[in-house]
Amino acid sequence: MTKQRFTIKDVASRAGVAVSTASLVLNNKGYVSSDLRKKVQLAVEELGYVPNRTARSLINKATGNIGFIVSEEHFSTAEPFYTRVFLGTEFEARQQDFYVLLTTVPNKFHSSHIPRFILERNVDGVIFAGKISEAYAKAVISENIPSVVVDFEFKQVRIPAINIDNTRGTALAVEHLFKLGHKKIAFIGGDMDHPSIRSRLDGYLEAIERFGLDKCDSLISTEEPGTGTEDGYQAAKKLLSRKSDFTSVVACNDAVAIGAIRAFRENGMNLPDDCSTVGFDDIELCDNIDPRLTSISVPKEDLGATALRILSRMIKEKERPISSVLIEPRLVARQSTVSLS
Amino acid sequence: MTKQRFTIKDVASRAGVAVSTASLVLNNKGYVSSDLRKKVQLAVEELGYVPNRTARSLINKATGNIGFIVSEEHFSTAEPFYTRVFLGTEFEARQQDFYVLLTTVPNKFHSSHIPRFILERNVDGVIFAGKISEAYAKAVISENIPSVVVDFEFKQVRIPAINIDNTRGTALAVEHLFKLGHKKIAFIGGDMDHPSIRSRLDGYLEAIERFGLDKCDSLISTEEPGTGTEDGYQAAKKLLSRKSDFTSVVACNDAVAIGAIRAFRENGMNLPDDCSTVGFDDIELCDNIDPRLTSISVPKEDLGATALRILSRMIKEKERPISSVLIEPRLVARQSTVSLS
DNA sequence: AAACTTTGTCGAAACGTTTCGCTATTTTGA
DNA sequence: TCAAAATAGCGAAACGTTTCGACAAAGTTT
Repeated sequence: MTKQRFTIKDVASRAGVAVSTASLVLNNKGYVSSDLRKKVQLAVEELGYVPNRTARSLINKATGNIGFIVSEEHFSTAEPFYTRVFLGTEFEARQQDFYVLLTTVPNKFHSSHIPRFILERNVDGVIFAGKISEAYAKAVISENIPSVVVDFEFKQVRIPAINIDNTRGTALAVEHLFKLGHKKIAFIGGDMDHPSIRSRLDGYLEAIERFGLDKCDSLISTEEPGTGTEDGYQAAKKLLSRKSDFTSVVACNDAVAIGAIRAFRENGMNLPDDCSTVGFDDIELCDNIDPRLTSISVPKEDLGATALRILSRMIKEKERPISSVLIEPRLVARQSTVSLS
Repeated sequence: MTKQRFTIKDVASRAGVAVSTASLVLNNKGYVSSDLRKKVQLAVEELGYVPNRTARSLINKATGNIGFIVSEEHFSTAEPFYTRVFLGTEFEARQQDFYVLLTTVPNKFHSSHIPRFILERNVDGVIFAGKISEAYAKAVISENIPSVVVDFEFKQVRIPAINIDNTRGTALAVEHLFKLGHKKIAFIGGDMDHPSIRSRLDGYLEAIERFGLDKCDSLISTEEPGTGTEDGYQAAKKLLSRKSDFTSVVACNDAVAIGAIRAFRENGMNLPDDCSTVGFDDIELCDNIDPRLTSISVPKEDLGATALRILSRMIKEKERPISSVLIEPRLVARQSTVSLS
């Protein structure tokens, strides 16, 4: 049996006031004399009183919870991208006095997959993380629950999106390579219907144009269906088969970069001299492969914390939400990029 | 504003009964005639009534939540071991009608790091995941909150522990190698004060003795402080420096195995012919390195689900808890182990 | 001086649900 | 036949907290 706890009745009794007076003090509301206020505060301290969240939730009609929905495949991957995003939300939740309930759902929607916390109305808001079926968002919106999405953008549903500035990220990568003297910069990717990946290609193209560099289709390989290591490997093979004499590559993410590196090695290339490579996301493995991978760093915890903060404001202040937020990436230079010699 | 919901008052009104009668039907309690029971059930269906968890929690004095505490370093690692354990708990929580609140804490205890959900009494039970300071467990116990630990065992605190049968796991590894004709089987590890790693060494030793194999200290390298890839690399180097003519190795986990493989390669060894290697945990990378790593598979979701189930029973039925549970591992044979030729 | 406003404190209703105890009827056992 | 038990349905208290409205005193404005 859990330890017995003091309630506001005990606090009131000990301070010699009414329960409603104690509540006014606890919530810093109404008029309470300085004298009585101090008595209540002393009683709270002496008893170690902690308000009962459940009772507060019932009367305030607010659960104090936020739901975090991520697809199964996204959450269990070897790289803890969404784990870190989640940790960012959990950390900010401590400041905002919320609890985050995490659940995974299959990417393919079915009404039976709608999370319990939506059906039971056990959350005040929802954060969607990453690529996920839009039907889930529609289900949440139909319940009039405020929501935001992180690291993704729905095609039809209009909710605030918190994303890395992908365009800026790959532009930074191109700039980095350009400054190292590279003129023939390729781009490899896959899963091009993913809006983040699409933006990364846009950023690459924009920078190529800005620096007046070679922009031809033979430098771009984006036909693979996914963005895993194997997709990177295949995309790189295709790039190589075109004999397009690139001296460097911007990959749409680190897994693709790692796969590309394997393909270049198999092609007998001496890395990084024969080809500089930049990835995106700055996963842990960047520091553990050879050569250690230059990458565009995504502050994953910041994504999560920002999402939680925006959603909190939507919930607490019923204010019109911000349309979207882009978070600034930065480039982490490692051994995989060198000056063109 | 969230969509208005029907309450039990609406259900009662629509069924033409008292609220208490409706509650008896919903909870399958007391005596209610078949006729009235059906009327209530129909009203529930027609209105799409879902009980308010908050109101139930208040009257039942049970939050319906379980806390999941894992150290920061454990949860953010590149391999989602505890992510999967957590997902196991989340999945079982759906069946047991609990929500799991996940929080990370620094491994080094400080009273300010005690999770909010303990201080606020917002959980009915707690699951500790992995190596973590015993002071956290003491804080939870002092609040009379039921708790269990997964993939770890506290030295002093006595709470149910759900672990892989580590001893059995490494014994399986030795058996596998023995059946492939190996007689000189080494063991490499680190962080030997971790009870799981200690048990894995014990299992190796037990099997070596059972099969009447060579058991000498020069075949064991366990001086490294951790169990990461780099620790495996160093442990393997030490093993090699002894010139002890082992033909196979059991590693205390996959990261150590992967590090060891790198060391063997640097030593000019032809893998897997010159040395068979078995890891432990069966992480994703096992399928992605060369040679693909034979490993002792740990059903991580089962660990989590079992922990949740045991804790649920402790909470709901106030029963005396099971002392501990060992979950059976299994060996997944891949390319890193071959017959001795 | 009188009317109005502000300050101060408290009682009780409310939030949505569960369960106890009351009253009445029916069934069962001695 | 009568007493006890089971069946049936309901009213109201309770869970812990918040807030509204009532009442009183003090201060301000006309």
